[in-house]
Amino acid sequence: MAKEVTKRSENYSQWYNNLVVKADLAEQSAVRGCMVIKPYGYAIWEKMQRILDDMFKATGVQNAYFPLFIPKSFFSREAEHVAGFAKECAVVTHHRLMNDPDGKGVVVDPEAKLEEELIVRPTSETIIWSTYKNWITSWRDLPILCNQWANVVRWEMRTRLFLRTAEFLWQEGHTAHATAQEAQEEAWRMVQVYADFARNYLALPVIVGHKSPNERFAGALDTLTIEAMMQDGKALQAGTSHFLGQNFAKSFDVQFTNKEGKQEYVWATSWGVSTRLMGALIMAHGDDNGLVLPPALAPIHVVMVPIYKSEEERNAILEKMEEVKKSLEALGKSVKIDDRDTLRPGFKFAEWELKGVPVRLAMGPRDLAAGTVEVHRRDTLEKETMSLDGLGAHICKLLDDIQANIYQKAYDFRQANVEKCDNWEEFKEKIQDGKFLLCHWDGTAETEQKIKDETKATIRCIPEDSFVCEEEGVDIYSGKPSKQRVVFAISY
RNA sequence: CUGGAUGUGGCGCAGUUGGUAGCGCACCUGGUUAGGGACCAGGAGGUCGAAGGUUCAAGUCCUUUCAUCCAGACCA
Repeated sequence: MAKEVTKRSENYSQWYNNLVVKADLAEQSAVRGCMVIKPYGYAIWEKMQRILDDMFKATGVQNAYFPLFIPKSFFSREAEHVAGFAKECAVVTHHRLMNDPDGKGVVVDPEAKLEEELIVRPTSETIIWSTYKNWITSWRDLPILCNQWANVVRWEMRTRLFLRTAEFLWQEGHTAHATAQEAQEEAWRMVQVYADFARNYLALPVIVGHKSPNERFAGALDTLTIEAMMQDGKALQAGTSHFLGQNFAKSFDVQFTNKEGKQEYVWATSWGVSTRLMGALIMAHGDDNGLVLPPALAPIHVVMVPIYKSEEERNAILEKMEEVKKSLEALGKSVKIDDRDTLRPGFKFAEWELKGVPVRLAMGPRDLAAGTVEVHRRDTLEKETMSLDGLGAHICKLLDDIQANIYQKAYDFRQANVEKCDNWEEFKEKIQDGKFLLCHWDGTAETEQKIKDETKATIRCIPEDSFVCEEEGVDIYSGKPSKQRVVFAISY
């Protein structure tokens, strides 16, 4: 019945775009490169936000909010940071419009030119560190653990719904610490939070590791990442956590007096995940019938579709469904009864599958008479007829099974597409075939760059918690000695 | 910015050698239907991206221009 989405399908992009639009998640805005997130898509994002927010708070992080606009001078304090973002910034130059003297609408008032231009934040390190300067004077003020939920703007050349848009929603955590070790521990703690979230809620197996120097965040000493594999075999960076050292503290002159009474620069981290996670969810689990949502993130766990001919049948079935709905809601599940009278059941089945609702219950006159219901699970598309007795417990278990199965499926897929590779010719072929390749690397940026130029493949990470492989070997490209394997893949 | 392509009802498309615009989906009305995306009948909706030119006549030919998409460079 269901066609599998084949790996490296030529129409993978098209499939993705169609799915995003048809499942009512988001659409392209008339504004260049920007996205409209629709209510159903936003409900999923809100759920992600809530879960992440609780996880952050459990580690002592507090939410705050900083300005959207960054004075150009702040932005340019940290040299590497500017270089990394300069090419994709939106800049505010004026603060007023006026009527066009020629009577054609409005024009920018040339009188209203800003003394200093404002950058629309592409990320908030600079504005936050200029603020932290005022907050920190003593070791007693540390650590500061702040997170903000915000939008940021990066003027990308080519955009793609959820994966790369000119404006996107995210959270960015910014912490300040007294010692390098504390900051490094914080960066590691947060990448672990991301990994937990990806695995347990998104049902996304991810590889945790360090970025190579080439792929690091602009201004970071170390970037930790979670890397996921999509169904076309490409890698998606799903979240990052940076150890910033003292770079920003030095640029913004943020010093504190330590216990010995000496002035010291503060140590920093920053970490973030974005609406890109929505893209990850879609590309990792979706099939040709549409979205497949892990129950942990589904805004609707169970949808109920009544089947009837007459008005009496309809009323009787809806009444019964209301009962079932209440019993499931009492178990903490979110339930929707699709009582739309103008659509046929088959249409509703297809529509809810498209939206990825994990479980569907269908009930018609036959079920009503027999005290049964048809239970359909989205992940496998299997259905069974079962008694209404004990339905609640069964649904709870089923949702758990679905969550586990979705993860397992993604995990198996990844395992089947990760392999060691020690031969350059093989590398070139297999990397195009959508594999993650574990290869020896000599640790130089030059080799990494040459490999990228020849194959588009990049080092996704130097793994820390899966596929760790410390052994002697020689670089796949240069033949120079290497002490461990790293993960190569073509990425989004 | 470089290379390639495309612009025709809300969406997806067709439109022959130039002859005055059509199809599918969606939409509206009425009826029949309803256990996997219903069917029949009727209806509304387009100055063919824009500007200029050739012609008796341009969606179609020519020039200019704008926009979008794909592949590069950039990137969560």
